[in-house]
Amino acid sequence: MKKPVTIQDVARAAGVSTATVSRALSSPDGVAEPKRRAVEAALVRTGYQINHAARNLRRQRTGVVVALVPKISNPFFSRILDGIDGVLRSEGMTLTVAETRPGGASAPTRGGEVNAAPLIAAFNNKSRADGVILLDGGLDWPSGGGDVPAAVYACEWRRGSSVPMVRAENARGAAKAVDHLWDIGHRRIGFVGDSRNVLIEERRRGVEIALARRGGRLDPKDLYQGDFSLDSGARAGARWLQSTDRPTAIVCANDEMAIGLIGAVARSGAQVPKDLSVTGFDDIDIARHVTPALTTLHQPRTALGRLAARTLVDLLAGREVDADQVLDVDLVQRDSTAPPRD
Amino acid sequence: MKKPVTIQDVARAAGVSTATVSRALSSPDGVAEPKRRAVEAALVRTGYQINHAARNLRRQRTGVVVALVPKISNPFFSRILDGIDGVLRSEGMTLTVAETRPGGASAPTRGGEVNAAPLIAAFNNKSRADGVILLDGGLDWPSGGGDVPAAVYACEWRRGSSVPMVRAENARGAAKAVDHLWDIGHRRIGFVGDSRNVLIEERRRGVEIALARRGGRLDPKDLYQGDFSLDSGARAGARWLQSTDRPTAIVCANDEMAIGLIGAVARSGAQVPKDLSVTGFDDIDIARHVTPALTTLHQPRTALGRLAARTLVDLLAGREVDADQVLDVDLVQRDSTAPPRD
DNA sequence: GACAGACCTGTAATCGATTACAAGAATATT
DNA sequence: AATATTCTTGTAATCGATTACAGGTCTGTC
Repeated sequence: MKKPVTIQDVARAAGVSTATVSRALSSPDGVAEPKRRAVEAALVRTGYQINHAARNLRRQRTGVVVALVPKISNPFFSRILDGIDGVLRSEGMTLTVAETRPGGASAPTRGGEVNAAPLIAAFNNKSRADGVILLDGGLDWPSGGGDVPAAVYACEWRRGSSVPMVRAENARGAAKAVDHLWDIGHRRIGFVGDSRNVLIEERRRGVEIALARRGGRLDPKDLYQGDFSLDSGARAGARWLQSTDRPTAIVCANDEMAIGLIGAVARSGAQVPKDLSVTGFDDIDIARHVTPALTTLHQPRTALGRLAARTLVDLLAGREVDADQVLDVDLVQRDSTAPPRD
Repeated sequence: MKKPVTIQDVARAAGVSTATVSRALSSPDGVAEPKRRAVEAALVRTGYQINHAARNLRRQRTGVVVALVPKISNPFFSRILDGIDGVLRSEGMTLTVAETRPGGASAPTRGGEVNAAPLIAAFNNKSRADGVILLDGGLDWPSGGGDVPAAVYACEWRRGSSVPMVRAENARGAAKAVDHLWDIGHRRIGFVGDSRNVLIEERRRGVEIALARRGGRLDPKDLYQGDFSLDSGARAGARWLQSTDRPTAIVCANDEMAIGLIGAVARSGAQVPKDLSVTGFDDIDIARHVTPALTTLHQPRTALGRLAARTLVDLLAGREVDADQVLDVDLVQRDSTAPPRD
């Protein structure tokens, strides 16, 4: 267990001062050729590894951005994280991810409110991360103070928060699903997603608006519980199966619920889309591979991630940023929707 | 942009020394009641937030463990991460996650070898994390030196590495799939997964062993390319559809490929399991919800994550750990397998 | 009453890299 | 040739928390 190599050791080995080593590391242009070479050689020879704690302490920043996601396993986030990562890398920063709901899929999301206090405590601290990208609208970020990292909401957000947000056209997207279903003949359209999550609220609002525009309405009977999980989708399917007075089409607030719903319905012999049309939301990778392939709303996930990261970078640089940036979503028609049977 | 509050400010506000504040924070038992109260009050009053950089520098450790996963979106990892997180939390440590394959799903995994150098460089450094859990066998961890964080492989690993590993019975699991298929009548069984990834190699080996035991063999014609992605599964399905001389059952090295394969096959009118039986591996959440529900091998994912985390904690504490811990996997029969048609 | 031991608290050194400042060397300008 | 300017480099202060050490109090024991 040998002592780690410090900048002092490198300086000694190279026959220069620590200041020169430091400069050779962070701004090589300010060091003359011969010494720079000497330092480079010494770095290799000694196997030097920078001590980030010391650097961060002195620099008062970490070069790290944390993405806080509700549930890592939700494949929806993956592409967004890719987008974020790409931008941060090009800025020389590092992305790490932490999950806001310990227990993951097994822990019910109690109406979007979770006790995330310990998690927030772990990251709302400049000495841990320079910035945070919040993918969980359930988190109430302590805006303000000079010693809290800069933050941006991505996808989800929190009403009334002053944190800038980057998101998709949720209401309009859901409206597109309804328009599509209405156009192919459905008149009674249900919705899965009944919790206090902003995304669900927005998407439901979109459904209501679109229906109202066509002279229809969302019957409370056709509203199914849903918390984004596969299982809640399956439960909605079970409820639909049990009743006889039921919608011919169901809009789900995300793809996983749609898949859960279709699975439950299909397993009992009913056919999607013949007996029931279903739409999802997000267009996760698997959506095109399930049977029937899912009609859903495609979000520009990578672009969304990139935009969020760029916004955060701007924020960190002290530049002005838009408080609310909204991206379009597109309907992708696949095989889970068709005209109603009768 | 006010100055952050330091321990000095708290000490002044509480009328004690910085040492006392520090002690009140990290070992409250060593501080007498009245002063402790005074410090607690001052902490609240001043809104103190610890500076981790300073603490880490002085303590020479971070309390952070990083999990390096190949692809965050792979739902297989989620439960494992849950397990890891639970153990670390109870030890007062923080888990963060970083992805080893920038570009995620879009970047092909070139035979398991990826240029992960920058990523390794970012984390093989004690000043960033105390320990690392490697979920990517493509990563070659620089074992040894006193200034590299402790590491444990989980699920995947690297042959010849001296890093301890925690994994599932991959070969035996795949053999169980073959046994099941053989028992219900299949004699020609294919395999999807042809890359240099250790998991794929092990699972394939299991298939070969099981077939050999029954007097069969894995025909090279029945070996399909596969890199864990949905798309590669779909391509395997397309290849199967094109040929007439083909297996009646296919074992896939993971669930996502199985789902991709089934999707491709189903979309062209063939039926699973009537025309083709398919098995997956992992039992990801969605496996039970797709149609047909997937017969697959269930891995004790949470347990695996917990064991990996506990092993790492032991390693950090300087305790001896087993170099190789292996957990059982169980076959879960669902609806994607059935006796062959003829 | 004296002394050992436990307990509490403060002073100051320390972790390792960065950077303000000053000074010396090299080059350009008049 | 003298002076101004630019380049390099080193010295030493600094970031903020932790902790070894020493000194002081208090309690208990013989």
